[in-house]
Amino acid sequence: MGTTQLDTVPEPKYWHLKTVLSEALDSEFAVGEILPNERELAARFGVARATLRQALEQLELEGRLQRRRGVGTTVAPPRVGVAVGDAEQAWPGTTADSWQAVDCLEAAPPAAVARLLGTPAGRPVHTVRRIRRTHGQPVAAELLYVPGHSVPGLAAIDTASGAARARTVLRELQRLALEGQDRAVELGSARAEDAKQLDRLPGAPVLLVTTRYFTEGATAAVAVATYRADTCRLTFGETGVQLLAAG
Amino acid sequence: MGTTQLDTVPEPKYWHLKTVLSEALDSEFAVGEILPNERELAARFGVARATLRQALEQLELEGRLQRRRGVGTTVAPPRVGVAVGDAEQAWPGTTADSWQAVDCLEAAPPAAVARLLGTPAGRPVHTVRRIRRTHGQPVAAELLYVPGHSVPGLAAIDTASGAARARTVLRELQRLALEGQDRAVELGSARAEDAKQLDRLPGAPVLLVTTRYFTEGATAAVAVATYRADTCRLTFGETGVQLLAAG
DNA sequence: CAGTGGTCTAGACCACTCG
DNA sequence: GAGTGGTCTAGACCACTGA
Repeated sequence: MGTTQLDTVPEPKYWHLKTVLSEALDSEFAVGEILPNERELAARFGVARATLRQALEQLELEGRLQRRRGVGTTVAPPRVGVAVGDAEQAWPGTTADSWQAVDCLEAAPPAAVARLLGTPAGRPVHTVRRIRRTHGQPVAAELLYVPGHSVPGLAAIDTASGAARARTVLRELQRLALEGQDRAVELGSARAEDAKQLDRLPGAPVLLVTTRYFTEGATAAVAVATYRADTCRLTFGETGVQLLAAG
Repeated sequence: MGTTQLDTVPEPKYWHLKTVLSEALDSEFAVGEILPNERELAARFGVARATLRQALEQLELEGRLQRRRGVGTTVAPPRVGVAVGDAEQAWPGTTADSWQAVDCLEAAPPAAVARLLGTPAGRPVHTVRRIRRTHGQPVAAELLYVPGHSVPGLAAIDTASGAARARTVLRELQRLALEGQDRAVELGSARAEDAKQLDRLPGAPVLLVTTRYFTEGATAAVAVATYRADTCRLTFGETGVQLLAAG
């Protein structure tokens, strides 16, 4: 009776380490400060470097740390709140927002996207690449898939290229009446290309936001946005989103 | 010109492994099928077990695999779409939904939650625990924090305990006029207690959904829901959510 | 009990950043 | 070139599952 479940749950070392480090971060370190390097931390705690790294990985996943090869491990600032479902339904690129069109190419979308669009697998569609920045840092990379039949007016002005062409596709989209949209959020790992744009290593954890745009009962476009999971908190909702960001 | 960037990006072994395995999963394995064990897979690919595990971890993160200690590694079914922002604004527990009240205790919320509630740090609040299941599987565990002043009528019926008390708190909440709500989604790792309820190991990646409920301009309650990131895709939006789930 | 995934070690070398 | 984090190895033992 006196013994309260002692040792029935032997806590893994890396878990305990993570707790200790987390508390140290709260009390002894300032945002942006550089931690001792991994070899020294491991020695200080009397564990192998791999074990120490397991703890650091968790803390990075939780947005507490930021690690950069060749530089070091720093204390991360609180996550940035980025509005995803802000305000009314609208086509992408409608207002002066934090997105920036990069370019536009003609390519076959992933099978999952083709399924959402209702286009045959392998059929190329307009693919607009955009990047989103807040406070100068890149937070998201997006691929917007637009089947040719959604923007019939585009054929005549097909000559533009790069960012100009991307903006043209966005402008053509806005001629359509948007009847609704849909979102899904899931965990993923960054493709090599997205990772580069987001200044992360391939495989870094990301939040995938899939948005469907509806017109006349059909899916006119699908966007897949890749948000840095370590630095972002996605905010939804109509009221006072900015309050949560202060957390 | 003939050489197309050969070896300028030496791909890590685990990354290549992940690709190979991913393609094998698509073509050679059925959902639920058990893969060869880690030691054999590592030998088959000629890598150390740790390297093989790094690839498996990524695939699990992406929801492609499911690993269970003492059992084996199985091919995961596609992620389940779970509605988070469904339909109109409503208090939790209003309709017959997929949530199940577990119990209710009086405890001091985490500092971040106290900040959102506007209550002094350390002040205990009603804390309702709920669990959400779909297809029999637990997908989320939630803690709903309700300050005493949000449910003044509760004092008189303070005698109930456990699930009954939880339901009482939910019922009292519904007497208030809900003026709005707010959501944020971010990546986290499962606390030990949540992990147990979700049938995962501590530290497993989860999607944290923070919801604020507003009445009369103030925050009447805050919910923090912990969704299994490996098995769940969170869906938002007003129309045809179920179509995305078919993806 | 045998077999699985989970944890941990003590090394080694590589890729990157920056002075 | 020195120092950092990233990758990789070849072992060992532990915790858990199920027959």
